[in-house]
Amino acid sequence: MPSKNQLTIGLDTETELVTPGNLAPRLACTSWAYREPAYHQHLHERVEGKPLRIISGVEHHTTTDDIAIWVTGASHTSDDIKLVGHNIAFDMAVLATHSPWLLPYIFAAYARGNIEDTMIREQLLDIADGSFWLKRKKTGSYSLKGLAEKYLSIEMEKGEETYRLRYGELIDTPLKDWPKEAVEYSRNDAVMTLAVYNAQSERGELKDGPAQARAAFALHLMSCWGVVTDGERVNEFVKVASDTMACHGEKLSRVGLMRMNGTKDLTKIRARVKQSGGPVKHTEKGNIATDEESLIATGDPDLALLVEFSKAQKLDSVWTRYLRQGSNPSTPVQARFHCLVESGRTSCSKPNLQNPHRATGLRECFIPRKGNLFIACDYSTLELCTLAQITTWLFRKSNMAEQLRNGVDLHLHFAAQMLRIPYEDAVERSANRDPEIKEARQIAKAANFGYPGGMGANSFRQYAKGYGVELTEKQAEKLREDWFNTWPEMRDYFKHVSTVVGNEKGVIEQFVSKRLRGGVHFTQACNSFFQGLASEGAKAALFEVARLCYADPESALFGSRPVMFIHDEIILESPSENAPEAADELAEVMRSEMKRFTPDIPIGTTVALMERWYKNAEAVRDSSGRLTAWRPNDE
DNA sequence: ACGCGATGCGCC
DNA sequence: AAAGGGCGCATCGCGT
Repeated sequence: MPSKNQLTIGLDTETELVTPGNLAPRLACTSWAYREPAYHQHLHERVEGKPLRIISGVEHHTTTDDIAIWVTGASHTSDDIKLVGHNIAFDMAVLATHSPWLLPYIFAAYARGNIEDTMIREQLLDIADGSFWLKRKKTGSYSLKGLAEKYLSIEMEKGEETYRLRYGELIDTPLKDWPKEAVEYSRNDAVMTLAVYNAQSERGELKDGPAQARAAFALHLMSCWGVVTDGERVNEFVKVASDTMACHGEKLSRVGLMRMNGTKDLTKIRARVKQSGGPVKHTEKGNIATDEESLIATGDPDLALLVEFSKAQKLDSVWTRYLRQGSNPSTPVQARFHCLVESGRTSCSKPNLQNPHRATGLRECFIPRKGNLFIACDYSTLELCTLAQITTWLFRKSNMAEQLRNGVDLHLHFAAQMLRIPYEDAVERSANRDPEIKEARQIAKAANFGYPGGMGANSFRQYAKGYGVELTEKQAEKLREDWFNTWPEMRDYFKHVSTVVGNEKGVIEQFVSKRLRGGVHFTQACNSFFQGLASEGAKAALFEVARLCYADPESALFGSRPVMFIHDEIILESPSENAPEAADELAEVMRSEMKRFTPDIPIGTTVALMERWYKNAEAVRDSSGRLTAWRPNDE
């Protein structure tokens, strides 16, 4: 709840340039801006101007008293200070590096909801009216410059002639000796940020800004910390990829599927597919499909080689340079995390740590720094839990919720329903590795993950292949019937979504966060409710975990560092001696934070210690119940 | 030379 | 009535 006497302050920092290994460089100055007349000039002597009736100033890095007062909330002139920045996570990380004692206060200000971000607010507004997907990939659409033009019709200079990239030169110069342009440039950013913030409030109702800003900060700290790789493993990984490419590439150019310059000749490849004589799959636009399934189906050994070549090539070009960089401890892999995409989830790039390809030795290249272990903790069937919560809210009764409260494995439960056997029998046969049960559970799992999104029986057949399940059309339809009968609330769920979004596109409001998402069609809406809720809960958990790691000496997590966030999973780098305790606390914090989003559903987590990044690591405890590092069988 | 759509595939 | 979503990022091929 904003108090009556709230002051919003636009904030910006200027720094040395970011370098590989250092995303929170030295501070040069801080600039700020707030609206008259809420606040008075009672602090330091400063440069002042009043565009847009805004009071603004610039502080040299040697004086951060104002910032401290605002961040700590110690101001006596205002009950409640909201700090606003454009990508303010960066500024907060810079300030925390400059003045480490501020860090707990920064977390506290975030926790109070007193720090917001104009970039995130813009994204929230765009998601709300359905225009996000248009702008997401356009450069500049979420820059401060872009927003100043859009909302204020002001052209901001960002060119070579500005001081933008040159503040490092001024660090050791007293502010009074700075060129006027350098001061003004910085001040202007703060002023523009404040003006944009106010304009955004006019544009539409904004929900969830503070929570998203919190997540952005935690994610940014992860980028700043980075994660290192194991040079030996990296070399092995690179060798496998380059050998495969060299070996197959030569053959492929000989048979004419590749050109001399090493590029694939899709025209020839498509001709080859046609030539094979089998059934030919076409793409949406009518071209001959060249996906793995189609190429393998031809039975042509050259096309099979091509599949292997392409995979190796892609792996190599996506990962090699980052893996090599990370094997130098002073330049860890510092992926960029983006706190908000249309679904409410996060994304990650350069490299995308959220999709490390399995079974390639890629994951295993990532290791904790010396003296540390990785702690990996993920939620168990999180999106089914959030779906169960949502159907509970909507209909008061949800079989999914009930079964979860009974501690039932939802996949096995549905498998038992499919086979018309009691759940208890399924549990027993599953424990005995009964192959029929195992297969049924795989099918059930595919159904439980696919159908909630509104999938039809036909698409499901394709989808199920990913779970190693082949179904006829009849079987798929029967399965869908069984699924609805097992989870009767799901008929009501789809009916409800239909009424919300109608036959065209509509607007939905997320539960808990009240975040809006506009321009959504049926299946998007089906997914958005539970996927968004899961994401919001996981992000809240990440923030709290980061706070404990960085700023709470009482916590077992203090001193650990989050290094990865993969939708429903958090991975920490943790000093070995304390890692077991940290792991248990990590799991506990993740569950309790999620509880705020799924109050009626028990949330389970699985946690493991690892000496490198493994998929499928499990909790291993010694005789006294203390966690120890999990190792794969072959090591 | 560069931009962009189409295609494909990895992860959750 | 019927309807998986949504990220990142590579290559290829075509158009400016």
